[in-house]
Amino acid sequence: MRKLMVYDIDYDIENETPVIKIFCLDKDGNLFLVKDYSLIPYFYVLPKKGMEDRLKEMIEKIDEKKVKTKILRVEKVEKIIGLNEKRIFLKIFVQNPRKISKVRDEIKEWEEVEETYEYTINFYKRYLIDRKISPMSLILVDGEEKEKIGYIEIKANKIEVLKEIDEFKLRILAFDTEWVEEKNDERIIMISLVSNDGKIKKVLTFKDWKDKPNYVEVLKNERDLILRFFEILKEYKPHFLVGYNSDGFDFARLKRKIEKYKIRKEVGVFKSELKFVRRGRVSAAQIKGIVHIDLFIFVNHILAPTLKSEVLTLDEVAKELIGEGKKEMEYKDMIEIWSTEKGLTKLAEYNLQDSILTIKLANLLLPQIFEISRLVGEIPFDSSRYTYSQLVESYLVRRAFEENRIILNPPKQEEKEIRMMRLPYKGAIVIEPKEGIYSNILVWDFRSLYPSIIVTHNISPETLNCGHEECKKNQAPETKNYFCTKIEGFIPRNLKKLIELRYQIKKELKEIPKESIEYKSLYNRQYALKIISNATYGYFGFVGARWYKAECGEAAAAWGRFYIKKVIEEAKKKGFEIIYGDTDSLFARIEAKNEKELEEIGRKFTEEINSKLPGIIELEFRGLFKRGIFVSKEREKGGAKKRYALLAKDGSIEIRGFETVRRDWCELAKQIQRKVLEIILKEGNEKKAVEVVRETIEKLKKREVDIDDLVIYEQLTRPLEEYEQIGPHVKAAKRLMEGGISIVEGMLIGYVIVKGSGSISDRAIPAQFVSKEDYDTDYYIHHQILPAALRVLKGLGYTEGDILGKGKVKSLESFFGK
DNA sequence: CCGCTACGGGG
DNA sequence: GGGTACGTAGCGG
Repeated sequence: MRKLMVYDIDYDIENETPVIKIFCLDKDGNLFLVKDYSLIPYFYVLPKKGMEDRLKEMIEKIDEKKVKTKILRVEKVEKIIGLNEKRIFLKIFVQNPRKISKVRDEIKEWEEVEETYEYTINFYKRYLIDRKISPMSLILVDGEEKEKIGYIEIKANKIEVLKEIDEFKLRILAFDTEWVEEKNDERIIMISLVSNDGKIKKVLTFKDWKDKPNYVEVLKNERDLILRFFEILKEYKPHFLVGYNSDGFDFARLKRKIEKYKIRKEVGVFKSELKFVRRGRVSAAQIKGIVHIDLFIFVNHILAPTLKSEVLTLDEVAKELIGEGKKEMEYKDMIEIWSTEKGLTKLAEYNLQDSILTIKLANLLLPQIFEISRLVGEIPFDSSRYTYSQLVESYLVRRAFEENRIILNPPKQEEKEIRMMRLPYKGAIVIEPKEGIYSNILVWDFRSLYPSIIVTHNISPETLNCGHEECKKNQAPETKNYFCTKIEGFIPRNLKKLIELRYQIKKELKEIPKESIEYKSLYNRQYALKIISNATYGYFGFVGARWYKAECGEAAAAWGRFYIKKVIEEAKKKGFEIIYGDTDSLFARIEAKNEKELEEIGRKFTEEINSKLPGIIELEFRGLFKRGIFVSKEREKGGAKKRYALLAKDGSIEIRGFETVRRDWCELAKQIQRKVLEIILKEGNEKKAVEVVRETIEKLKKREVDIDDLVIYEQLTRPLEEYEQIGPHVKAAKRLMEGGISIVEGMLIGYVIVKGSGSISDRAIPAQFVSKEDYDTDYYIHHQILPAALRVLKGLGYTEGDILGKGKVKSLESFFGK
């Protein structure tokens, strides 16, 4: 008997029969491969009423050759569907799980068939669900053991799921690669590797230099560099390999190199093939048994809304989460260092730092990912890449199985299109911000409003318009839809479990010292619960959802509006001035003697409201903010959107909705927006902000601006000749080609808009061909600087004319003196 | 207004 | 693996 932790899973087909491969580790981190042959693949057919036996016989007679697999047997089973209906389903067992769809295709159109179910569930997921195994949890394994090189293989006789949680020693390896463009080619020049146990701290490269740090290992060439990377994976045997944007960047590029050099793709002690699993725009790099996690995806999908940072660069995210950023280096410096071989130590340090940040982020985030895995039952490879809705769905799929409820099918493309066509329902309430700068702002948050509404009003696809007369009193405001009050819905029941568990954990947390390991692990558990419960509302409207029901989302939104309106009403009665409100938050002001009194008023109001709110619905007081700027987005259908910046008491700035941190804005425009926001919030001086914009415009006019600050970057996403719409970057790329520079797909084109006539595209010149005398001052003033600055200043009543109108502010100033 | 194209992270 | 994100912004016509 072995007590092991499950961290990855896969399956193979041996002699047309599936074998599950569970990747595990023991307390000391030793590797195990558990093979289980016990699960037989299956799917369900719902026969039309009265057709059960006839259909069963027909299926048993299907020709094996036609469906390319054996139908092993057909069982009649009872399962729950809809509100609480018990129906007879046929459970069809087949030999090869990859042929399930073939069998299903054969019978789906038969007259006797009402519907087919659970034919889309991947076999390894099927196994985890049916055996009730949660990844990153413990199992007790009994079986025949075989010693292999680097691991022990167990042919399982019996697997038991354990409830207990234990500390297991995980080996985590972070990596980062550096590349330079060289002679129309991309070249990998460095790979850094840092492990969580301190055993690995390396930079691999293939240029040698004097006085290099001792962590640098010099290889012969690019090919050896990659081979050495793979060798380390085999020697160190990490359970997890972690990068930042490593799916979209490091591995995407490595793939091309591996193909070019014909490097074997069998990696690590398990000799798993390095696979690229298509997942939308980028592929996920997968090595079964060495779980590759791209932290950027997790940050982007799950963490982003809770971060203060507007951008999700490693630098910003690391600064915010672990208080440490990247080493400074610009891309051109990197090229310079590599070509001149001067400063290679600095380059190695830079490369190493990225892996250090990544391992530190991993130490913080992997435990969160593991808790999500335990909760929704998906392996970390998947759970770390899922969006909110996919995580909710995984949780519901498991719960449905455990309730003996049939798992609904995912929509086909056609169905998705229909869902997308549905007119959007009325969303949350937005109180248009009163534009301007405010001091001493009280902020409230209503964040778990939707989950509590769903539970309180029993909102679920099957409880919708149940037909019971007495349930009609539970009708959503402003709609004709109501929800059953007699039978608890599938989603509310399971959402309630999440909320209650989280409540219990939060109570426990108060009793434990904050620095303890137990606290951290419990904190992560409540965080996972929070993520899933908060995402349930959005899940109802997710077009890809199995349990999609727009009316449910609509109802939750309607009740949401109802409750927040109540709070606003109450606030107004108490004399608050409402500055801004959106969905679940409220920003208000009130006169008071001092800060302390303000906070007291805020707290008292919160208590009062909470005593009146039904059930688990609760208003949270986020506190007092020193200063804030509120701006409404013009040209926005359906009202204003979040665009504000707040200055907290500790001096930190929270910026929401100002979006010029993109590379299709020039550096100068980005700088000016940041400066304007900072001056206004920290100094409260609008005039100074305007002055700074003016100074910048003057500098532009005098051609004192560095060309580098005016370059606009855009990527070529296809071969040049495939463009129908010739945008500025396409035109610029063509000019580069005429200049003898070869253009490849994926290249980042930097261009500057120059003086002259014609469209913007006509005047987009590659940055390297442009000098200070050429740039179009007017373009940069009117299409870059002013729009960026006005995003902020418009809300304060400034127009383009006010900024450009020479001397208006100045003359007033000179009139009144300094 | 519409349709097309691009954005993100990474070097 | 029956799913190739995803929601939003700018430009040109």
